Amino acid sequence: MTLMKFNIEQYFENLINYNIIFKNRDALNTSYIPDSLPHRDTQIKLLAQIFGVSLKNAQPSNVFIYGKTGTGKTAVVKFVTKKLINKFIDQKIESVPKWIYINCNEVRTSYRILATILNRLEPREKIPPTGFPRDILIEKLYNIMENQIKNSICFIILDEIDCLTDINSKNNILYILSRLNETIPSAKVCIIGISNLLDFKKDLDPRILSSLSEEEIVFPSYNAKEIYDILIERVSVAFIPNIVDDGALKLCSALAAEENGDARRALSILRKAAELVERRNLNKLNVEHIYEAKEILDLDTTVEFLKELPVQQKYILFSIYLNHKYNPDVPITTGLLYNTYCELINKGLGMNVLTPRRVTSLVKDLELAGIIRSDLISKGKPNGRTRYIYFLLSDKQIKKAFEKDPEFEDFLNYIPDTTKNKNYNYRDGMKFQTLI
DNA sequence: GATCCACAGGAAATTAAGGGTC
DNA sequence: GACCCTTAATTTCCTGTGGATC
Repeated sequence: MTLMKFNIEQYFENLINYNIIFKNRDALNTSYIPDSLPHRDTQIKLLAQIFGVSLKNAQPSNVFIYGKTGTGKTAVVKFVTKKLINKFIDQKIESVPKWIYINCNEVRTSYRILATILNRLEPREKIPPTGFPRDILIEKLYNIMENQIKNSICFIILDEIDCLTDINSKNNILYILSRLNETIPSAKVCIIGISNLLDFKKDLDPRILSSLSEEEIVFPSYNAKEIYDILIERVSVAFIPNIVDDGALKLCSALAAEENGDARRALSILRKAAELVERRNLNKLNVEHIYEAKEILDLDTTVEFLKELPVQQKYILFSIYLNHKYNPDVPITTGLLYNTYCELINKGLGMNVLTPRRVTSLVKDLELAGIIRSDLISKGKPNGRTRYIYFLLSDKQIKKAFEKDPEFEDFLNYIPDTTKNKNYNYRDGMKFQTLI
């Protein structure tokens, strides 16, 4: 039997000339800002009222924006920003505000946010990611603000602000920024903080809170009907007519509404489903494609996350996985996990054994990522307090993530000694570590 | 009721790496 | 090259905890 060879030239030719389902593929990207944002009129109006005073060269209030993932926070801020800049240009107002957008999930420390702001305002400075004393950077910021923002306004948007690692330190970026307007009366700075956590402000210093929370806007989650309306608009921009089945859109909306009313999730599922339709040379997107897209996305997201884990965390995950696989009747306690972890590290490619304290922290991180679950259990004097750890992934996900990883592929079918010898305890783990 | 077990987990200290100034 | 600074990862130290045992 001869296999048909893939003809790449023909494939690209078909893609261009025959299988056309998209009008504007970009409209399905989460970063796309549409001409209208359904069900966000209230928030748009509020933000326009706050930002709008800048057209009269007055200083807008600082704003804190709250809402779960995919509720349109960033999209609304960018939407209002875009319209405001256009208004400045239309009106030929000279002092167009400066806009600095920073995602704190990517730029996580106060020092680096300071460096990013300085580099945006004065690209010739080229502030490095480490090295400068913080007070020097603050002084540079004051100088630049004084010289550049004199007759204008600078909007600083800190998205995912809850990801800042040093939010509780004395000199964090929010404190520095909150003092800017007091220190330099000639500079007008407006800070917009965006957070996924509704209770984010409860741990903030009261001085920062009073300065930065002048206005607050809450973005509620979308329901299925609202997500459906958003999808309808995007579909009309993204696809040629009659490609997407209405039932598929309703299903996509319902699935996303179940997951915290996340419109971004709905768009991701729809985009993946459209890719399946395009690759198969079909001309109709139906409910089966939505189900299939969701399954692929769920698998892909987890597998990609597992591949990107730090090596030590992969060893811990494998220790949990192997205990779950070969000793399903025995609860995985912290002590047992630590024994298995030590064994795997010593079988591996020369990593250092971490301390139990550090392993505990990494286990907690895995739990926060939703890969495992754990319960705190107290079993009295002979066995003390420990955690029961539960593995939440499938064999399929582990295999897909690690079958091509040279450090871990041999562990996929490895049976640890700790699953054979059930007489273990935490202290055995310590002996294990020091004896080998 | 006191003691003990096996940790949990907070806080501070340490270390290494990357980058700056003088 | 010595010294200073920041970040991120990790270790060390310490106190706290629920429930079985004494």
